[in-house]
Amino acid sequence: MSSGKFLTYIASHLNRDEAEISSIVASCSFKNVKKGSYLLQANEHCNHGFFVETGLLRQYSIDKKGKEHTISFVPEDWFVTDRDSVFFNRPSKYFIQAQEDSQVVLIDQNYEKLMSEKIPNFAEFNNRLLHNHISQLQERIDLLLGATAKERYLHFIKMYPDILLRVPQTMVASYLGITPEGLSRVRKDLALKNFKK
Amino acid sequence: MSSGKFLTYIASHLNRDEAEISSIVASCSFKNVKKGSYLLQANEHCNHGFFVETGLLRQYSIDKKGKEHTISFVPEDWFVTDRDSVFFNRPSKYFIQAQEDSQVVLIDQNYEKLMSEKIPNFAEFNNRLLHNHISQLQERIDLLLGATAKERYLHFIKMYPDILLRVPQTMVASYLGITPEGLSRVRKDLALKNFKK
DNA sequence: ATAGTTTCTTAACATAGATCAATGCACAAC
DNA sequence: GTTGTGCATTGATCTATGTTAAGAAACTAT
Repeated sequence: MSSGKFLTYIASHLNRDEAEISSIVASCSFKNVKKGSYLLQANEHCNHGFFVETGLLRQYSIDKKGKEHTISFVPEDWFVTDRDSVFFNRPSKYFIQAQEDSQVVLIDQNYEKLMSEKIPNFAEFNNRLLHNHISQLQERIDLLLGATAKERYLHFIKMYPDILLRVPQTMVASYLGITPEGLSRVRKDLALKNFKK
Repeated sequence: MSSGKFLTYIASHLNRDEAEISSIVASCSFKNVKKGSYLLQANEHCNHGFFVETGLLRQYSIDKKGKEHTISFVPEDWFVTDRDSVFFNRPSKYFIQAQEDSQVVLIDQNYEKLMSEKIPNFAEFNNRLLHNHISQLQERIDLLLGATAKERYLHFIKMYPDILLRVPQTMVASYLGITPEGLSRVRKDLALKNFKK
């Protein structure tokens, strides 16, 4: 099975040629997952990272009141894991589910160690990933604290126009922290405003 | 000027003795800041980390509508910086202000590099800090998405009982994402409930 | 095509929390 | 002491968003 994208991704971000990386990547496994199936479920220990070659994943939690909260959408060429669970070896609070039929690379828990030992600039690259993650989480907090539902929706459209078309609105709503009905209202409102101008 | 706490903190977390660390720590500078003065302001580039020896700092942003959002409170023995600004060399969106007269250690931007070169297990320690930060941000998102004002307040009390007593309620409110009036009502409500039982 | 899900929209009503405005406390300055 | 200045509380009202319920539309599977 081909690992085109993942190999290319890693090699280019580490400034190495693919040959040099391929032995390490070879230690990762591949998986085809059907829409609706799970790569991780709450209370399990997460011991992989997941790189999406094709398809789309969704990471979400279910709170005490039984409501779903979408943490992230993960399309091709993106990576997802529960860093909290992996790093601290705690049970995960999250589900990672295939939103479309997908092909993913399973990256083993000790991949980071392996890479750090073999590839000098891996640590720096991984550091960049962590900092990106922090930036993105912080921005989301800022939006939740300071922006209305409509503003958050507009921000989402701008950031992830492609995702918008690939998932049901009910899931976008659960990402934004509003109900599907709420989102429907926001959309109607925007449509009216644009029409009137 | 003494750097007691910071030196102890670093040495113990890196499993080194203080003598070994002290030359590096010596390259950091110290600052006494008066209540109300700023260590960082929005639009500046953040090029330090700040370790609080004594006192209390607050990190906050001001949104387009002019509202303050408290990002974090930073008491003795804690560390704060704007990782986004430092790492990506972008102007900061945040203010870091002394909430009480404080004594802080200024940790230079290239401290990480310096430490990584000299102390083998520094990278691992720093990694842990980053992961802790991510966990904490993610938890806050979960709360903002799924918990009511009252629940968030109760969670705050449990996590930071000491902070609660040291800052005006209006700032706690801005941390929780509600108005001071809103917080006042939550507190009244809780007081009544506890009284009735 | 038909029936069965799932998603989306709409409307009426309910509610948490915001806003506005007034009052009462503290505690600091003089 | 008196006079400020910031902080907390309270009440009245307002608004964004949630809830419930129903029907329309889209998509799936037989």
